[in-house]
Amino acid sequence: MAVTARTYDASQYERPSVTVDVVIFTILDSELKVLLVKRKNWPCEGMWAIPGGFVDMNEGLEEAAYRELREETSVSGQDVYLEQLYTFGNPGRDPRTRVITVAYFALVGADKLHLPEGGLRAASDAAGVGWFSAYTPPLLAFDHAEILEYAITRLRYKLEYTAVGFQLLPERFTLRELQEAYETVLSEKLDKGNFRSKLRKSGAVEATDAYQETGGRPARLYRFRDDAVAEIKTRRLFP
Amino acid sequence: MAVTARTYDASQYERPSVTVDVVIFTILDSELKVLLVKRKNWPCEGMWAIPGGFVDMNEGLEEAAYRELREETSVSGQDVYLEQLYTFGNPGRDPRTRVITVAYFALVGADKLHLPEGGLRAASDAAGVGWFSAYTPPLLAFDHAEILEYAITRLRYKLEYTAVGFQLLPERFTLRELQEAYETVLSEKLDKGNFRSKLRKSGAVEATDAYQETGGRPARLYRFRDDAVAEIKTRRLFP
DNA sequence: ACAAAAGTGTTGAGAGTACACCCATGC
DNA sequence: GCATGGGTGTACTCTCAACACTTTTGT
Repeated sequence: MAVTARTYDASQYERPSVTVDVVIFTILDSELKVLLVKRKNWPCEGMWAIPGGFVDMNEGLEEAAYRELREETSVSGQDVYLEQLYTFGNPGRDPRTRVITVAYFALVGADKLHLPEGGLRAASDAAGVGWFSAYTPPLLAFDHAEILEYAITRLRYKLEYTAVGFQLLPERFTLRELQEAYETVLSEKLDKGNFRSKLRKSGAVEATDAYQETGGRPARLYRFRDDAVAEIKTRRLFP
Repeated sequence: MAVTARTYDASQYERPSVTVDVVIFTILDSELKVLLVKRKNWPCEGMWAIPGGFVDMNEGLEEAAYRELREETSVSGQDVYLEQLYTFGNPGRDPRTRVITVAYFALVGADKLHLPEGGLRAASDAAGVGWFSAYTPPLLAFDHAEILEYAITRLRYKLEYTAVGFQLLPERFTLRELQEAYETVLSEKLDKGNFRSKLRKSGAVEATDAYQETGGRPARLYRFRDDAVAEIKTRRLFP
């Protein structure tokens, strides 16, 4: 019986390793991007993988996720959305030993990233880190393709039910940029007028007095209103 | 850097213990109930807790959850809904050692439970297992109150967005029973007419030719249609 | 006949959708 | 002027929510 197994001396049990992996998304060039790192060790040496690492013995899980995020992107906790995604623990997912991975997913605004000189290309070749299209990633190590797929599914749900989408954009953005972000994540065309009127009614954004040149009429820049949102008025879907 | 830390010899790291806890819900006497077990060891000896146990080295997480479920309720995998809930891993949540708990939540139909003789009262006193009102549980061990709260929140979401609610009821049920199940979980009165008409349109249930006596006009018994449901047509809520 | 519970129908208000239209800027 | 993109309004449709109503049983 499980309860009796929970004795004081837990050390008699062999323990698995526990890691935290973070699927980091952003939007660049109107595309949904994910951050990947190149593995330097066996197994899967040279393959791309979702960044992650072992959980320190005195460190909380979320704490570890923030640490990974900071190590890979130099982005502080204030500037990101971070959420636990799922825990993957099939025996055999890592050939070395039993590894249980608590996966997180993170949304980072493109303006928070200070890209290295030479841009993305140079970064991905030299440093072994790079942004990849989330829908057409390279071959990934371990079961990371499954983790990425799961993260994309969750991101779509989140986008439809909450207002986290803003975390993917720079602090000030045009409404077209916001709509394009939604369209790329959802892979679906949206109606301009309806998108804007719903947005206006929700009170989630406020206009700034700055404009951005676009080739036609300049577009007003908007800002996300973090006070008014958080909870989207949710309606029961079933039954 | 995290990536370099992922070397072959993972044994150099101290490893946490990993357990799986399962929050098991059912509906009895028009109330949402949760299964709790009485702890027999230090710490928290004698307190009620969510059933759980260590993950075996060659056992998947979900596999472990099904095992717990079977051990506590003798219910097979076919007859339940099981879903991963969240992973709790704050250092210090267990005073003995670092324990990371992958929590699952399960929905079991009341007809699947073969209650011991003497009913609930006897069971909870003697065997150290019992069903408790989920909204007014006893004082729980460790951070299990938090886990239960989280499970209830998730259950409500699930009920509104999907058709899992049927898993809480016996195979054949009256529409009033179904509505009462929804009302207890959501803590909210629903309109009879609207509830029924939406349910009819969704095609989620089908009538049987059996009836149940109720004190007034006999109520028709319905059955869940597992083919037609699964995916509730979801509409974007934001923006 | 009356109470109790099952089961259906109606109607006004509000949300969603498609689409057309005006505005400001560069060439 | 005209192309390009920003920004708004309208009208039709459908769903939602409150409430009234009919039907079938037991006493």
